[in-house]
Amino acid sequence: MPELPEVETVRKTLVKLVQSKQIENITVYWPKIIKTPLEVEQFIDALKGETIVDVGRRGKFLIIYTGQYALVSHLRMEGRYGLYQQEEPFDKHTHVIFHFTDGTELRYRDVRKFGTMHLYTKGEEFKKPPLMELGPEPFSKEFTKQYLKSKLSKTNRKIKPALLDQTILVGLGNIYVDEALFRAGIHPERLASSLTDKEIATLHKEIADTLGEAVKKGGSTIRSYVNSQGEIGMFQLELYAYGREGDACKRCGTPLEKMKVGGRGTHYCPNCQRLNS
DNA sequence: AGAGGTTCTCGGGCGC
DNA sequence: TGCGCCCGAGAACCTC
Repeated sequence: MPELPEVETVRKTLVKLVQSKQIENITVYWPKIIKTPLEVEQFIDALKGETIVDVGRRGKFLIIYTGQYALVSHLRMEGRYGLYQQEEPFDKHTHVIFHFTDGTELRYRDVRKFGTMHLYTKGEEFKKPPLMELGPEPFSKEFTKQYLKSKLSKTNRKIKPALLDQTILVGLGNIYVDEALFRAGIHPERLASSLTDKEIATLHKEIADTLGEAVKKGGSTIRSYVNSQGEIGMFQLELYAYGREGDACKRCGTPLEKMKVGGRGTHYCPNCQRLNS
């Protein structure tokens, strides 16, 4: 589900719901979600009595900050957070519940159970996995055309898998990588190292523009995504490529095609995005 | 029935 | 031979 625009939208809505709430206890129904520390008991004991001070984001990761700790949370495909009254019923896909002292609770629900949580002492979170090796944020001053060129010129991969690599830059997933490549007019199977300076400049701009516009629209709801307040996104209405196979290209009218690239479903316009030329 | 918005681990291939 | 890097495939899980 969530790529950078969806995670940023979850962050914005979540912080309003949980800031200043004190954790009284935690119930973990699916311990495999908790990756650090190894023992779930230690995870629970550490957070008992802590108060949430902020919610941050790094790439597609949420970071829930308490007085002492940083809880690094990845939603993977279908993870979602919501605030509930403790008496409200919950279903079998609810795997972690943070019980607050005011009678409300933050619930983590994840149908596919792919999501992860890592708990670190504040300040340690960027020195350890999974945040340790991440590339620059797409809206940061570190993400320049020159940087992108230096990374893409050194790899033998196709451009799509290279852009999905979170050590090159963070934030792109299967939806937005197809959108950025469409907007830049670049075929997803082009060798990353074969892009011209002009193509890299265009791609650099389209990555930032696509993600930025999607954040403004609250992300894309394809199947199941909702933010922490249960609201869907609106950027799915603006998509040029993702999920539009068989439909007319919004730029040239050619029917869009779908293929597999690096094992991922890939949507593109055979006319606007050519392999040669 | 197979694909789905993600990313970690594993092993093969290659170069020093 | 051994090591390290790079890259692609498979796995983790459930729903439709």
